[in-house]
Amino acid sequence: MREHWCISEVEIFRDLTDKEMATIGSQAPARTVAAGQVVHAPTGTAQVLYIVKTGRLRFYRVTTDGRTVTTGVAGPGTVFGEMDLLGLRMGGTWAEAIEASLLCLMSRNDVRRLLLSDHRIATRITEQLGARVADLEERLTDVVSKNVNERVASSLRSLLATDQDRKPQPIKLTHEQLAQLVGTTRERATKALGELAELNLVRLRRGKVVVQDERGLAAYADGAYRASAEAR
Amino acid sequence: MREHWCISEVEIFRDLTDKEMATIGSQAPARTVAAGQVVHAPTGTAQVLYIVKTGRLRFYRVTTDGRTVTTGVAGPGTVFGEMDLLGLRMGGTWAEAIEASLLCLMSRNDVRRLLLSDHRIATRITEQLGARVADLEERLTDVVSKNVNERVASSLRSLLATDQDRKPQPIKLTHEQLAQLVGTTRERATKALGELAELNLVRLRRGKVVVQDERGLAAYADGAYRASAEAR
DNA sequence: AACGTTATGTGACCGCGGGTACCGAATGTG
DNA sequence: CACATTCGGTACCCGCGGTCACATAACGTT
Repeated sequence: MREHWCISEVEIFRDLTDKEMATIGSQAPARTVAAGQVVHAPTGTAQVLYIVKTGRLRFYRVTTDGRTVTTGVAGPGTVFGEMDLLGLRMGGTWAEAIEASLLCLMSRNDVRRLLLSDHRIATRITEQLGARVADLEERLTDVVSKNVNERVASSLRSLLATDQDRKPQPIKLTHEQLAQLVGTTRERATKALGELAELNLVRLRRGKVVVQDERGLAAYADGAYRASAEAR
Repeated sequence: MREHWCISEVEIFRDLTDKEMATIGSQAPARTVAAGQVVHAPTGTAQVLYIVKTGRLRFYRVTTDGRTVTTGVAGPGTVFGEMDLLGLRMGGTWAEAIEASLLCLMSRNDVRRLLLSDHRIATRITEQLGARVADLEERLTDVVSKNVNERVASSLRSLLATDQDRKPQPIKLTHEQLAQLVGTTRERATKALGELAELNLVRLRRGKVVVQDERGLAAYADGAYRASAEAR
């Protein structure tokens, strides 16, 4: 069990037997990263495959005027990196750790020897990318159809869905980080969160948001407030 | 050559030999769709894989208030649909033909017998999804960092890159369609295109946009106008 | 406990772009 | 050719949200 700890309990390998995981896991080295550390930059496209074991990263892009837009949050099980054997690329996307994290690394050779043989792994990768596409589509739709308040609510809702453990799980993000996620400024995010707290949908703590009323939050995200306003 | 016309010259199968393509192509039926016809709806998730042979489709979502946001444009070679064997899903996304198109269809059994064996096909699918992720990330970044004029320019630029044939290729989209692509109103898109035409970056024809100055358009999309304005 | 750093709260100003209301032009259809 | 339909162009109003400018609070560090 010590041999393949890097691989076990990771979604993408769920089809493999313990023996198969042991074979793969004994090969793959790990890497720890501190919060805020950049894991992948668009320059220098070395062929490396990363698998998130623990912690959380964010994917982001840099606008022409220097600001930063978060395009996704990656938790345990997420696979990313540059690996042409799998057809996997990062485009112009950066990756940095939100909190201290542990990553598994695989080289081109590792991938060739260990992953290419099994089409179930390719299926898992496709699933992940499909989920990212769906998430990005929803985010894009939100940006052009919802106001900032609703977008913040929507974002919190989908962040809750990600860690689908027990409910009173606080979302550990600062207003600044949330702002980058919904595509607005820190000040505006603060105001939005304030209004959500006013409605008892969330409670605010320094550096985190505790969702109080998940259903209410979802309703708010879908324009319940606006609906009641126009009914008036 | 008649046997596998549905499959040949499609990017995703570029690794296959003629013989292999013949095997696959002889099985797959085709379907023609007229402009405006909906090909895939989120309801009724039958397991079907579509491969675009000719024509153009758009993927889109519907906002809670009924508007429609285009999340991507699919040309020849694009693979989409619901196919759990490949890990491929559409999420809440619709697909409709922009112009008359020809699609190849594959059932679950077709996929199992013909595609699963070859990991090169999985690689191509991953590449496509990766490209969609990159495109969506760029679009999302644009929406939160560029004004409408720049976004229209940016969109035209990336539409040009898609059909990378010879230059004087007109982009056949109405202002309305372009507006849905950049996430704005038809009126605003008209004004934006007017200003681009004013600068001789594009020429406007009914139902299409002809890019005159590709470099200038790219510069405009990256904020060249703003830069010169603040230098003033 | 004093201090620096990071996170949060709040207000004033104002410009971009959505909403709305028309009008003219281009195209196709009988 | 007359007409309907779709597409394109323009102008006004005004509210959302970005920008700037501070103030306060929470937390870690020494």
